[in-house]
Amino acid sequence: MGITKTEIFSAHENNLATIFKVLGHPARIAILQHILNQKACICNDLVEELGLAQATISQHLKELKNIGLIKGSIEGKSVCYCINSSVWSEIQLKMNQFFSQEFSLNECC
Amino acid sequence: MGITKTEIFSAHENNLATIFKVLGHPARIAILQHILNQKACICNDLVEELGLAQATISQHLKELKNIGLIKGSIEGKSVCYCINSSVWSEIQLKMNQFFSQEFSLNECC
DNA sequence: TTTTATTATCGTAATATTGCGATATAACAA
DNA sequence: TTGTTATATCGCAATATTACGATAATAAAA
Repeated sequence: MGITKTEIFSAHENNLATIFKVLGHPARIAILQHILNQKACICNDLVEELGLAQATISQHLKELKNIGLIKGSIEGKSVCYCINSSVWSEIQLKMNQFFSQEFSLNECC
Repeated sequence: MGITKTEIFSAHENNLATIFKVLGHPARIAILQHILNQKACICNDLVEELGLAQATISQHLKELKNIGLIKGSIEGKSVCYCINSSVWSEIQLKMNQFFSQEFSLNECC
């Protein structure tokens, strides 16, 4: 037990859940918000900005990278992270498609 | 360690992350999808529909109830769960407000 | 009342996540 | 080369999540 039974769900359900899961941590929301505010970002900024250790920030950045929401390029000694706008839009669209589904308003409850 | 440091993030960041976290499991996405398709729902249906034990389904329903996304009313022996449309819309709006934030397109990466 | 059906909760095992110190890696600076 | 700075990765401890059997609670049916 303890392991999520992904095999019993559809690819779409798993995909959507994975995206939501990555967004389901305040540090990762805060990182995205910081990048949005700064227009760009360097990891070390985040260590000062948020109150988390460098190793922890790096780990969160990796998860955001895994779903393609951010991308990073090496800029000399540091790495410049920014939003991947095409993936950003795709994710927004996916979420909206899910939430825009019609449902009967004759709520039984 | 192992505990999320919610105290260092804003209420808005924590709130948004909590919503995403609840949505971040394929079983919960599947449950919502089932309710959407059926227009209404009874827990026991889900046990047959999804391949999870009754206790597990009940637990997932509880988490969806915690953020107000679904509500249930007792219908004789069973419980009728359905989407709470006002919370549903609020959540969709919150997600869109986050994803609609402007960001510079002069991506550095 | 007893039985049956439905859902919730408890307890627990397995696994995942979070956070961080220590260390590795890479690139520039002296 | 040696030192410095920035980031990634490893390893581990603490905590959280997932799943489920067992059982409790509730309401209708017999």
